[in-house]
Order: sequence, then structure tokens, then C-alpha cells
Amino acid sequence: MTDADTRPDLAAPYENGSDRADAAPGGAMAKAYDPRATEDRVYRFWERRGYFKPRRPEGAGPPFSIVMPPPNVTGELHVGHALTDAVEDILVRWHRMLGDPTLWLPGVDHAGIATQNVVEKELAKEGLSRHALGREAFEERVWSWVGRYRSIISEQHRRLGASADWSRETFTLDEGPQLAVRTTFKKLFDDGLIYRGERLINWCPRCRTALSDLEVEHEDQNSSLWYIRYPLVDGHDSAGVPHVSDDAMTVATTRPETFVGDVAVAVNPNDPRYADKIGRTVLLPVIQREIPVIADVAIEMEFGTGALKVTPGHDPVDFEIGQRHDLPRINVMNLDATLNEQAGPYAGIDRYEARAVIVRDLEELGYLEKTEPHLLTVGVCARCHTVVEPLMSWQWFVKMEQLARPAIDAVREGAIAFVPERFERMYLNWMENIRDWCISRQLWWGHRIPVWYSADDDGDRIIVTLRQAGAGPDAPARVAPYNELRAAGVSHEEIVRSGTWSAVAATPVVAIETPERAPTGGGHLLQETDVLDTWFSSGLWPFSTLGWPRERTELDFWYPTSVMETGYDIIFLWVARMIMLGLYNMGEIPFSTVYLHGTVRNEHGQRMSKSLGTGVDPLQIVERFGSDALRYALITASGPGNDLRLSDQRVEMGRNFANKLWNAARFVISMIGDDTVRLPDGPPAADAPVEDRWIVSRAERLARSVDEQMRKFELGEAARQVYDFVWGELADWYIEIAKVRARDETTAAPSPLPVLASVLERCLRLLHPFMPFVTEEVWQALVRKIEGADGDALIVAAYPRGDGGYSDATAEQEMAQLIDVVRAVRNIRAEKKVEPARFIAAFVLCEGERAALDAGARYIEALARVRPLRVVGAADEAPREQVATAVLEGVTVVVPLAGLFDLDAERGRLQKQLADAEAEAARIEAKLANEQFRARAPEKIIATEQERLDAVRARRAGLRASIAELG
RNA sequence: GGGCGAUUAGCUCAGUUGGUCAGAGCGUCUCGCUUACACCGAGAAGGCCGCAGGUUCGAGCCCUGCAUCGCCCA
Repeated sequence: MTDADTRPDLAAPYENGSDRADAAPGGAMAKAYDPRATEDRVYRFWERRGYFKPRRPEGAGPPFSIVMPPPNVTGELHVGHALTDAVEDILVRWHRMLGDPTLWLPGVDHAGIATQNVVEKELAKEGLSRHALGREAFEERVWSWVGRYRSIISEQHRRLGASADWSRETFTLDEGPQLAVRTTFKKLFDDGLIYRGERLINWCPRCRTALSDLEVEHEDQNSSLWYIRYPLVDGHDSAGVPHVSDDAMTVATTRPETFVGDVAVAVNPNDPRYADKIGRTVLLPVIQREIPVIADVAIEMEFGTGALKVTPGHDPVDFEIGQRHDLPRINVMNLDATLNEQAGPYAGIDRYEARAVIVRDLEELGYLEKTEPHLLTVGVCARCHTVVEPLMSWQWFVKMEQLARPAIDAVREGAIAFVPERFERMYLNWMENIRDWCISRQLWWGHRIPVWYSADDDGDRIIVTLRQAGAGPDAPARVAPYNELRAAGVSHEEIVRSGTWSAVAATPVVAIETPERAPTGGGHLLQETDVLDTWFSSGLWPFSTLGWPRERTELDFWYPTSVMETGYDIIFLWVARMIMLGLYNMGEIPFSTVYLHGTVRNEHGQRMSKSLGTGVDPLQIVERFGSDALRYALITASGPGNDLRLSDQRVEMGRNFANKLWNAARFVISMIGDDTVRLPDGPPAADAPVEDRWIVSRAERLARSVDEQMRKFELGEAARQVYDFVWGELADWYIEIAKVRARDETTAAPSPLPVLASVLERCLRLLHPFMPFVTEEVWQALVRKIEGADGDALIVAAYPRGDGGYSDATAEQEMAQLIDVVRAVRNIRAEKKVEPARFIAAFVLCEGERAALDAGARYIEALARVRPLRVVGAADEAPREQVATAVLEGVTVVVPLAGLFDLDAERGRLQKQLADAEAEAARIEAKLANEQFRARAPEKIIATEQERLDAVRARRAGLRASIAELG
């Protein structure tokens, strides 16, 4: 009886019940591991038992916590999320098994602009728009979308094996995060770190919102460079009308359509070509505006003609030039990127259409000098890839410099470490050149900015745009000051319901709780219509999820969290902001380690993307190969921080490994049969069989190495090592030997089962974080065959650390020799085409210590199909005629071949080996003969080289002798 | 323009402090349905570790330059 059997709650899913048809106690395990028959059931078992909830036993180690990067509610999880889940789940399961209080806190992100976009697309299919619905009804639609995808996402995490504490799942728009957002906003505002201002921002004309710099991607476009002549003014008539000369300034521009917003022509002050033009004026064609020629060092003399049109209202560089020279800023565009009334005859035309029209007009009027092809880098909206427009606009900003300083120090001083390290420099570089963060978005979905305006106080300064319900953004609207509308009989409620307003001149009231009245007492409040950048709430994630600012208990225990694990592509968007806001709000770093994984690509190296049709559904992979297989593939496909390619082949590797493990266990369990086995109390005794001492020593070494790799976040390497051990040592050799030993009734050899069960069980524990399902399933079956086994489930079993101190170099060496002999015989058999079933005689010549070979002879016989094997101490005890020989380290294998013997073939075989041996001997001899080497290399290295030389010389001698024998 | 990464067997990738490190899986070739596993077993072939210099007794591993591909920032 195991503990498990006495506990109905635990035993239930593992009894011969309806939900467990295959691996029932006493029943046979299926011939192949079937993840589909296992994973859901095992997951439910864990979840029902509450293993994902943190335990905080007295005297436990330091807590380990990860806050999950919240996937967007925009849609289903993709393979990148599967990688996130795999890495985080591995770390979490590992720490849980180490006995640390462990928390993995899951969540979902409202993803403002992205979610708004997908829901708008849905609406478009129905012939609807958000404006047709109105803000309130639209938000309801989004909430229903959120409801649907939250449950899908949550189910997907479970299929991937994520052992997160679902009872704490948080949505970025939950009450807690809402409060955190408002509290932070107010705090920043009160500290003067949030301000409202008119700045040149990135405007997406399609999303109709401002974007931060980080939400703009840069793309190269084939475009043109247009050379436009601006005639120089040489005087004015009495009415002040400028008179143009024949002389002109030719400017080169990539954006001719903005010429209507030009306020100057700029040249480099050191440019001799234009020295006499500085201070004069030119006349803009068509528009007939007179603008000055100015000198500014920012102008590159080599670009175009060296003269540039300056449009501060639509170009960041020009904006700065404009500031330096105190130039006016003319905004020539509407929010939908059509030209506005500033464009005179071009008003109402889309920017690109206007470009064509303007170029044509200028050409017809003789102002277009020439056009050259030009490669242009344009900024596009990260969400919809529309070319963004630099636009003057009133927005809310966070002042970053002061927030960045402590965040830079935290990383520079090592309080926060990046894995891999190289990302630290990237982070610092960005932080040191940080710019203010535009946080307001003209969206309907998100955290509404906690700012109100008092209509009673500022009614004349609040400009309301009132639309008919259901009218689109471009429909005619009534635009008037609040007071005017009220005087005309429009109620406050009507304005709140159907209006939008801009209140740039009104006094903002910033509050955490929605205020009832303005500080001046007025009760008519209008809340800021904009919402916040999604990343504002994401930046608070490590503490908003733990109860800040309301709750302290959980926060005190888990904050700072241990590891922030996410993709390197959001270091700036997210990681940097969490560090800044964490330090700002909490006075403490949000996490001590930032582990960054790469981008998952498909087998052709393409980035996976739904829009490109290169996306892969992780659940389809799970369906085909099992979750463990996917996890294994993801984790071993690449190192930390590197991109990885996921292919079926690699997932197959994981599936095959799961099956290998399953079958190894199935075999061990079947060997135990109806009995149970008692595990060894301690390490093998000195007189225990060499293979026992070997496998235990190897297992111990493995556990030590895995522990080391895990601590370095080398998860893939750790997984590979367990794979190699399970497959290459435990299955290929120990189990094969165990079969022989179990069959053999002639000797008094002890049963291999205790060691076998014990090592297998240890492997299951080592592997559990990586392949949780199959290991738990196998463990549950194995453990009931083990007497006095403790623990309820593998997920909470102790993780091996290899601190048992057992190591047996002699056994490892002896087994290595035994394996070499078996391989040598197999090699000879294969090369000489000995029928596989046939037993042949063989001799092992060993002039040194041969006890191990004597003991291992029966294994060699079985594994190499040799009968009989004779271990001899002198060359003359083995046959010399018609034999194949393999000269190994310390031993020579001699296989009589009789009828199969081919003199030339054997000579050729040996001569090839001799050539290798001679080459290697020569290499080492040269090395050892090198005075410099002997003088400067460490003694230890010299000694090993000497040993290697001795060994290779012995082998060389053996080969020469064998060849001589052949005559 | 600045920075980072990648370049190792046909393919996908390991190789973490320079000294058996030239490896794995898949693929290929030869065998094998040996009572755990054909999602398997045995054997084999296959690489001047991108190129050129340098440091060192010794370099896929460190330094410099170059090339190709990719990414980030401007």
C-alpha cells in the first residue's frame, strides 16, 4: 500500500475508474504513450489537488514568484506563448519541487488598440462600426469578446501544462489594476511627472489615435526625392505684395504634399552655395506665402541640394529646427490624413492623392526641377501598418528622465540581472536616451484617464463635439463650447452620452476615485475621453496583481518577484517600464532577474504571424504530438535569448522521448510484476555489481549537472542532459544489462530492480519540470510498485540535486570498458556481416586488472551475441589465425571468423585504425616535445596528455602486432 | 549612422569560464519484427567549426578586420 492508495482524493484518478482506462494498477500500460489519454486527466488531478497554489511551509527557502506576461485578449495563444509557458512552467515546477514557496500568477491583457481593432473588424463584417454603436455599446461588445477569449486562453494554458495559480488570474481591467492605474496616474501627476502638452506625436490616421514612439515601426519604401524651386523674393510693392526674382532656391523633399505647411527654407550655415541667400525670403508657389531662408547646423549639405523645406508641423527634425528659430507651426492635416483648410486648394484631399496632385501642379507651373528615385524610411503603425503622420496634438505625457535614473542604477549595480547578459546593454542604451512617453490614446477601450473637467467652472473652454447617435466619425457634428450647448437646451447627460470634448484650456481635476463634484463645488464633470496606453497598466503588473495599493500581505511576501520571463522584443515596451514604475511606486525593484527568450519561427525561419499565414496553432501540435513533446521541442530548440525554429521533426523528437520513457517504465513495472520493490537505503556498497555502482554514480552526476544548468537558466541544456542519460545510459545499457541479470538464475547476483526503480524514479523527478504529463503519469504507476514510497504526486516530489555525494570513478571506468568491448564486437559483426541471430565466440585479451571483465562477461555475451566469451591474460591464449581484432584502451578484442574471414578486408580495417592511431600519437608527441608547452601548460594538462599518449601508443602497438599476425 | 546576434555534418541546432569538443536529433547508407519501445534496436558514412589576421605552449571558444543573413535603436 502506498500513501496514494489510502487517500481517495488522490487515488481516484489513478484507480481503475472510468477516467483511467490504461495505466490502472495491476492493468497493463499501453504499448505506446498516448498523451491524449493522459494530459487532460493529469492536469485536472493536479488542479483539483490544489498543487498550483503556493505553499508556505515554515522554514522553507526564499519564495519564488513569477508574474506571467499577460497574453492579449485579442485572440488565441500562439507558439510564442507556448514558449513563455514552457520556460515559466519549468522554472516554477522546479522551484516548487525544491520546496520553495512558489507562485506563478497568471493574467490577461486588455490590449487597448489591438483589441479595439479586432472587435472593429468583427463589427465591420456585420456592416457596423463602433461609431454606429456608440461608446457604451461598443465597450459591451468588447467585453463579450473578452469573455470568450479569456476562457479560450485559460484553457490553452492548461493544455500546455501551465501550473499557474488560476485562483489569482487577473485581467488588466479588473478593479485591482484599475485602482493601481489611477493611483499611479495621480501620484505621477502630483509629482509633476505627468503633463498635458501640445507636441508633435505619431498619429495613426487609420486607428485615429496617438501612438508612442515604440508603437511605430520603421519600414523602407521606394519613393522619390522631388526637387522644387521656391522663387526668391526681391522686393515688395507698396501694398506689401512680394515680387519674385528669376532666382530661386531649389529644395529637395520626400514629402511635397506638406509644402503648404512650410515656414522656412533651411541651409547649413557653412554651405558656401547659399551664404548669400540666408536672411532672404522665398515665395511658396500656389500658396503664395513668403517664408525666410534660415541657417541651421542640422542641415546636411550632401543631401539633395543642401536646402530643405522646413515643416515643423509635420516632421520631427523640422519641429526642432522650428523651435530653435522660433518659427510658427502649421498643421496642414486632418485626423484622417486628408489635407485641411491650410492647404488651400488641396483641402479635403488625402495626403497621398494630394502628393500626386501637388507634384503635377508644381510641374505644370514650372516649379518642379526634377524627380529622383529615393529609398525612404517611413514610420508605420505597429498594429495596422498604416504610415503614421507626425502631427501636432494635445496629449498626456510621462516625463521619463527622473523615472529612468533609478531604473538605470538598479541594472548597472546588479540589483536586476538580465539573462542573457547582452540585453543589459540594450536596456541601458535605451534608458539613457529615453524620451517622454505619450500615454493618451484616442480609443474607447482601455483605462480611461482619471482626469475630469468642471463644466461649471470651465464651460466656455470645454469644446464639445456632439454627434447624432450612430453617426460616423466624419459625419457632420455640432461643435460648440459646453456652455453654449447647454444654453441651447442640450442637457449635461446628453453631452456626456453623445459628445466628445476637448478641454485643453480647462483645469484638469485628477482623482483616484471618480469625483462627485469639482473642488470648486460644481457637480457637472466631464471625464477625459482618452484612455491610457495599454503598457501603462502593464507597467504596474508585478504589483497591481498582488494587491497594490490596497493589500499589503501578499505584496510583502512575494514582492519583489523573482524572475520576469518574456520575449526580448518587449524589453522597452514592457520590462523597462515595469522597472521604472516598480521603483517609483514600491521603492523596490519589481524582479531581480529578467530572463528573455527569443522569437519562435517556423521551419523556414519565418516569423510566425497570423496576417502572413505563417502562424502555427500550438494546440494543433499538442493534439498531434502531446504537450510534453512541444515543450521539449521548444526548450531544447535554442539557448536563452536566441530565436528558434520549430519544426515537426523537433517535436517528434520530444514525442519519441516521452514514448521511450513510458516504455522504459512499462518494462520496469512489468518486471516488478505483482510484487513491490524496496528502494535501496543508500548508495551501492563497494561490492555491489559494477553496473549498479555505475548507473547510480552517473545519475548522481547528472543531478548535479542539471542543478547547475538550471541555476544558470540553461534549461535546454538541462533537458538535453536528462534525455541523454535516460536514453543513452539508462535504457541502452542499464536496462539491457538488467534484463540479462534478471534472467540469469545461475548466479547469486542481486535483483537489479531496486536500483532500476530508484534511478528511473529519480529521472522522472529530474524530467518533470520539462515534461510534466508523462512523468507524472509514469510516476503514479511506478510509485505504487515501490514499498514505502512517499509523496502524493510527482509535481510536489523533491527535486534531486545530486547532493548525495556518491561518485564512483572506478565503476564508471570499468563500465566504459565493458561498453567499448560490446561495441567493438558489434562493429566487427556488422562489418563482417555475421548473421544477426548467430552467436560467435570472442576473446578479450586483458593484461591488467580483469575482475570487472570477468564479472561482465555474461553481459558482453548477451549484448554482443557472443558465446562463449573468454577473457584471457596473455596474447597466446587467444587464436591468431583468421581473426578480426579490435584494439581498445587496455584490452584487445579478438573475434575468430573462420569462414567469414577475409584477409585483405581485415588488413585494410586494421590499417585504417592504425593510421588514425599513428596520427594521434604523432600529434601528442609533438605537443609533449614542445618545450614551451611543458614549461607553460599546467601540470594537470601535461599529465593527461601523457596518459593519452601512453594509451594511444599501446593501441598503436596492438594494431601493429595484429597486422603482423595477418602476415 | 550606432549597436546586437547568427554563420559548426545534407537539414535544425548544442558546444556555458580556451587544453579528448569536433557533438546531438533528423536525414542518408547497411543490417535487424532479439519477449519495454519500429514513436524501436545495432553498425556506418558525413564537418580545414564563414573568411583573413592576431594573442597564447594551445582557439569553434579570446582580440581585430572583412563578408553574408537577421534584429534593435536612431
